[in-house]
Amino acid sequence: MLRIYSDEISEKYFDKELKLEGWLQDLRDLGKIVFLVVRDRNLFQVTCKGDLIKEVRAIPKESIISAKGVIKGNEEVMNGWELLLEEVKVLNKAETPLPLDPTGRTPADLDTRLNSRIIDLRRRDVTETFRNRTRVMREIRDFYYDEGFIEVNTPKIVRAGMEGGATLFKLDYFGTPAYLAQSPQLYKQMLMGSGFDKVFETAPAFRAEESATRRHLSEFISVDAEIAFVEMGDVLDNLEGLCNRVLERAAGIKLKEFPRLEYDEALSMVGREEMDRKAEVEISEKVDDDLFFILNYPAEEKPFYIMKKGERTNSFDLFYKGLEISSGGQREHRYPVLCDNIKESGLNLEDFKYYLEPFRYGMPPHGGYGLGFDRFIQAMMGLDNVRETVLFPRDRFRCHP
RNA sequence: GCCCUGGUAGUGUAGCGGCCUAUCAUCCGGGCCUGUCGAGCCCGGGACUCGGGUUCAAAUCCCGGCCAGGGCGCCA
Repeated sequence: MLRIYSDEISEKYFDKELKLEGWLQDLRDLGKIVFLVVRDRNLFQVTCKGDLIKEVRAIPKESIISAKGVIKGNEEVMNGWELLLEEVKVLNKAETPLPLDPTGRTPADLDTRLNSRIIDLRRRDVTETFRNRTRVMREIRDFYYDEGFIEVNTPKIVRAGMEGGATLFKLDYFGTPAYLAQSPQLYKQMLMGSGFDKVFETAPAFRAEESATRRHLSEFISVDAEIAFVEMGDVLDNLEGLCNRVLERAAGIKLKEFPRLEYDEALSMVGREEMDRKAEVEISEKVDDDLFFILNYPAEEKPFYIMKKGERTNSFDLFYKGLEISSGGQREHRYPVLCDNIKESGLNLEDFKYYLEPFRYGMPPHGGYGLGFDRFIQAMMGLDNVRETVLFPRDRFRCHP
């Protein structure tokens, strides 16, 4: 007999004999009658009377069971039906005690939950985060496909870093040093010289920063886009369009324009001189909208590949509920200027040989951005800690499970 | 890298020099109960992060290690 899922049961199955399988989440023993709460994709009740009671009592919670019996409609019971048990098999016994309570009634710290993440993921409210990740990622991809982007995959094992190397994970590449990519930045820019015109990538990025905050990870998913023949305003429009589409379709949040604040304007709003974390938080509190841009950062706050505009740059950061979720801008596409910028940043031109080559042989003006996917989910769902949005997060102290 | 906090049964907690043979809930084991749905009731089980020190006396105070949480810097 084939197993059927509890969410497939409707009135047409009433009074038929069926087999359902899942985890034994709970057991309520009333003596001559025992109620089992079993979980497959959802919860359902198995009701047990008579000789089977002794057998059923011995099954530890969270064991995998196979339950055969007749479906009975009953308005008093969850789902409006119950399985009257006729035969039960234990397919795999769970050990006891469990490392945490999979129903969530007894709370557990995030650290405890992450140590036993698979058990933690048995909770419906925990998996909701990951259902949202799927929805959001699907909307992101569809947005780019609809806009004519090509999806690319750039290498995650790289020779040189992008801004020095202090935040890179070093590894041994057949006897020579290599690094885990902290961003696809250089590759997606190079691709602008190929004629692809519009590219995007969703891939892990690695940062060896010793950060220990609720919004940092050592490995996170970066959504990167780069577009040729555009200026900064076009890039802003594209990112705004992306966020609006995703929020509308994945979270039911209505379309609107994001405020675009000049760097100086944003600082003076809160009477501050420096754009530190405190200023960012204060600005976010002052702005009514959940999402807003800050434009034209000073050159010393931005990397060499951003196009300068006097003392400022054609750059922006995007904030969502006080979290910096994206940064980008117009890139420097003029070879001599780019070389000067690299030198001014104290970097070695020789290290950027392969990056620079396409800039010598016909590189169009271009711009783009990187968006922190995990942070986006964190802000969208209002979660305290970005680690909650990742199945198996990696941070300064965690490389397991 | 810097700064601040904290580590008590499997899980989450109370206790913060002697009343601790360590609280409560959940959990696990046993018992009662035929309609529970966070079932209920009774009995039992299980813990002071590690090392050193102070003291007549340490879960409690001090120092160090380990682990964890948070903030800053940096960033997505």
